[in-house]
Amino acid sequence: MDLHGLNDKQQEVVRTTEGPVLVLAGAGSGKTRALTHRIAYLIEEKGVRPWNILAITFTNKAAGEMRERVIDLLPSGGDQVWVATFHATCVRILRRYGELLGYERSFSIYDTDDQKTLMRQVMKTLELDPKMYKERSLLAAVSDAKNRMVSPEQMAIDASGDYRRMRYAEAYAEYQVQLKKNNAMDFDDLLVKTVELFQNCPEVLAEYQEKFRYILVDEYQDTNGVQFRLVKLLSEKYRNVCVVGDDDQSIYKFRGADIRNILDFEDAFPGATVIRLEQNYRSTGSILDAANHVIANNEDRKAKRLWTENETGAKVRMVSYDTAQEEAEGIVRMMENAVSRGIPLRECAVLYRTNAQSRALEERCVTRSLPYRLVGGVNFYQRKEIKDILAYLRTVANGLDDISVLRILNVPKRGIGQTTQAKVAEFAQQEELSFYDALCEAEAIPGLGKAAAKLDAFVSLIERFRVEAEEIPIADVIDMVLEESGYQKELEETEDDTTVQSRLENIEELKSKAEEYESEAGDDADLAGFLEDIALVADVDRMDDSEERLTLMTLHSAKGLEFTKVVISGMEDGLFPSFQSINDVEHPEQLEEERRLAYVGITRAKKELTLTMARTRMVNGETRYGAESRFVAEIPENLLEREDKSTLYRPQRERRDLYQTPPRRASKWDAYADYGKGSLPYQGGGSPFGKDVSQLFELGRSAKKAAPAPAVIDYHAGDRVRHTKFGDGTVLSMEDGPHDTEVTVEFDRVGIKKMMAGFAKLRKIED
DNA sequence: GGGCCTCAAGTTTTT
DNA sequence: CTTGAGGCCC
Repeated sequence: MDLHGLNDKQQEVVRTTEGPVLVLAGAGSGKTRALTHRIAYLIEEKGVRPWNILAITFTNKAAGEMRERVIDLLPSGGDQVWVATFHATCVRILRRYGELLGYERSFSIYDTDDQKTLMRQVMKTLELDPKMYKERSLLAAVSDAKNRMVSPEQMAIDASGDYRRMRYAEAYAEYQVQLKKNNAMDFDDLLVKTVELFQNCPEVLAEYQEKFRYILVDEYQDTNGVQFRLVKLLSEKYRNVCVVGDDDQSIYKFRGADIRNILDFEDAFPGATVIRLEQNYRSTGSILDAANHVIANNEDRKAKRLWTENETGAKVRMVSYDTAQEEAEGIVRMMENAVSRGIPLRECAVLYRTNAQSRALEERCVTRSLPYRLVGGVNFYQRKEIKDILAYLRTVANGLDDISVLRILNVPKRGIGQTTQAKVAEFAQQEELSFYDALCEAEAIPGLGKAAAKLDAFVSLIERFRVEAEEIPIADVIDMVLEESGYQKELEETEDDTTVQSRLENIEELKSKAEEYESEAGDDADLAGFLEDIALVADVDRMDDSEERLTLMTLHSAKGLEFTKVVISGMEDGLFPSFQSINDVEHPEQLEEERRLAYVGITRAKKELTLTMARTRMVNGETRYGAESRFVAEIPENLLEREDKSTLYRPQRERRDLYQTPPRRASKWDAYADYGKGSLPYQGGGSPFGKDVSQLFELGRSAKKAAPAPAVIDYHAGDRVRHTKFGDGTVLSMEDGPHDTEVTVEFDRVGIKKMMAGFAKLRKIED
């Protein structure tokens, strides 16, 4: 096997096939290359049979790519390697052996929305006051417990009499009971139940231990407690486990990822070989330098020194704008410019901290007709019509899935309202039936009256779908649902034309996904498999990167990807790093995670990196003000090329008093009002965000009044004025706003600009 | 049982 | 600003 394309360390990764191996792979160090060669090497040089290898990746996309590359490296057999995510791996195992845990083969996988619905039910049963207990935090506690493999019983014991914690434990217990009743698992369960399966059924564990003689885990820094258990259990017999990760790129703590898995690997797997991949092949010297400087501010990390032989390249650009709209506009122009310089658009990406930021960018792309692809965001599968159709399919596939049955029972309207539902639910509980089974016995339910016939009709509808679903393609089942349930008819009657059209288009899209699935899965294709595919496949996984489009996505989604040109937008304190991470003094490690996220973002760039910020930004209908992200200050100035395209007032240290005046009205942001006064390292520009900008303008004005030379608006439409940055121009119009006058000026050099008179520092000039 | 209206909350990140 | 949930009235 030809390993000449690999450096010494990479070759070591390939050749150290036996025993536990920890590969500390820095960003862009060619770890995928090393891993794929390792797999090929095992098969070709060591005679390992492909099906004895398990490779776990973080996303399905990564899995697909890895499989492709292994196939390319080998004359044959590459497709026999088991490459999948943890979740997909577990589902495959549970579909096969889940019955040993009392689940039916066709169990449903509940997504976040389903979890919420279920938890709301739990809260009702337990009479938990929604004011006191938020389903969000209950679910977070449940997930956290599962990640640590803590059972409801254990949680109750740990609560040691603390009333609130006891209630949490009860909710957890009831939640599990209901999941089970629905023959459903949430994402965490997929992992937890697999571990349970292995613990309860040693013969099953033995089978998989025997099967998976060589195990590889990518992105190991983002594994959680359960995933660690899984790896540990599976590798116990042959101990050939190779994990690859970078503690500096651990960005999923909020999801339960435990960085200690990588930091303590050598303790968990004694005798492990540790290999460091520190040569970066991806980025220019400047970009890598910037990344190294930022991440160096983290305390809790394995020291490493990433280096490169690549050219130094251009400096990192930092551009500031007034508003998110202007920022978006500027970014889109930058991308157009990049294309004109010969960089393919598919090699360009805009990364941001929150999905909400994508909107302004999208709008700009549309108006300037720049093709783009949005990764993530409002998920396709979360759309109402898609969820409705999927609920039908899930009901067909899994009759115990009450959440789905309840969703569609009266969609479209069948005259089955709350009262009827309540009666059925009561009956179901008495008779210990699932909701659907109770529906089947409608005649036996007391006090239903005419509703019983309606329930009957619903049941026979579903039963008909069930019979057909065995025979016809899934896309046809969807058509059947649309027509025979009356769903489409109601949709057309109640919604306006444009929404009907877009909803039907979405459903068409779902149908083509079904067809895609069926052609890929071949004979194994069934409804449960399709639904599972949908549940486990993330948005990035579907990203088609062959098209010439600009990619828009969150920093999280960008993990593992690379682009020639990267723009990270929204570099504002309070946005990135997020408020939560700045303010949570109890958990300083949160800020370190944000910094790792910045590191991940920076290291995605191959040739060009630009950071942008907007001084004001609309969030939840409020305009908020932001200071430059502290992460920018962590990049040495000599690596930066700054450009300020903003006109707004910039806060200075001596003006901090402006921000400490109590807000005019109570708002949820009050909690942040004290920010900046504390002992945090950041003491600069005053409160980032957190205030209504109009208030800021007002404060600014009152400050000006006190100042020796207050700004006087002595110009009118038609006058010539001078701006400190934009030069001379003609006032086009002036409009009084609630707090200030908005002036529109056509500048000779930079064109038309709108600005607030109070801050624009315009001076009337005679010409 | 259904439809309309008002009000509140929300978003940090995702398999 | 949006969306979802709950309340009220028909």
